[in-house]
Amino acid sequence: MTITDAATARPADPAEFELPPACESGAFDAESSEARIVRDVLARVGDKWSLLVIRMLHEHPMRFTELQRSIDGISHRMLTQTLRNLERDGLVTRTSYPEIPPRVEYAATELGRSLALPVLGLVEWASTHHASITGARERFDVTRA
Amino acid sequence: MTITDAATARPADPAEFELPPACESGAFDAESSEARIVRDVLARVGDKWSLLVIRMLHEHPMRFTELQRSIDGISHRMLTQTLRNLERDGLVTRTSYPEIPPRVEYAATELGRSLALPVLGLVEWASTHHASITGARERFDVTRA
DNA sequence: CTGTATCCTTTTGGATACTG
DNA sequence: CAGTATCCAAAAGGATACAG
Repeated sequence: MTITDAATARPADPAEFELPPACESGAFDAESSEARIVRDVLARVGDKWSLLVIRMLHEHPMRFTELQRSIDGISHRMLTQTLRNLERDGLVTRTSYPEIPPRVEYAATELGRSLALPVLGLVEWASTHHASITGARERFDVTRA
Repeated sequence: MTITDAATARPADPAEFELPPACESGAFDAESSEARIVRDVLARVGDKWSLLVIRMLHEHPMRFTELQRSIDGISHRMLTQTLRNLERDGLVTRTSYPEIPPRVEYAATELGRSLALPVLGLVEWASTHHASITGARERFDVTRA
């Protein structure tokens, strides 16, 4: 993804991706724009934290600190940023109750919940095949010294 | 992922992840190690090119240059590196025919093909909902100036 | 509690030259 | 053709201080 520091550099140009400069001798637009779509979505879902947040919010709405506690290694800054991106993409909602101290609830949207489905498929694949991958890695690494 | 430059820094320590320093007051091992597994697999599949390579090889085996031509923006270096990582994880095989000039064929393994399934689910989700995301982004951005 | 801003390190990845 | 190595720019992300 572009969007260097979405939480920080707010007034910058949003929604800006690396459109390949319409290179001539390559694949066609149909294919390459579909590739962009896939990369685009995968970039959102594939970054370090988005999936884990989506997954937590798929169960029930949660507030900021609750999420931070339940996600283990996530930093304050990255949680904010991840939530902002997910909100921007219409995958979660943010509801702020003007109390004191402030309370903010995050929840998955319909879109976010629909994303959770294929994502959970991937999660299941990961659990099922993780050992195979680890094994393959070890074998690969020893044969290379 | 760790593995700074897998194609380059070969003799370094492989298979090394950021094990959280067994922090006391947080989630339990069961949860946090499962989270690592998910992040781990997602890191492989979620980087800039792996998925696209997996997807191409899911259709039929291909050789290096063929892949490079069909993937559009990928650089020589990143294709090598991505293939090396996928090979290491047991997701693709590399078969080199000692001809001159050399010919190398890459193919998805059984494991790689099984990964393609949930991945294609995600790809389908991406195609279906990409417009929603784009729309949400635009709405979000205009309400922020 | 929630969020923003700053600083700084690590990682990612492109360009490019060179090898068998 | 396939692969490796070097160099360098950009991006990701953690720590931390601070504000409402």
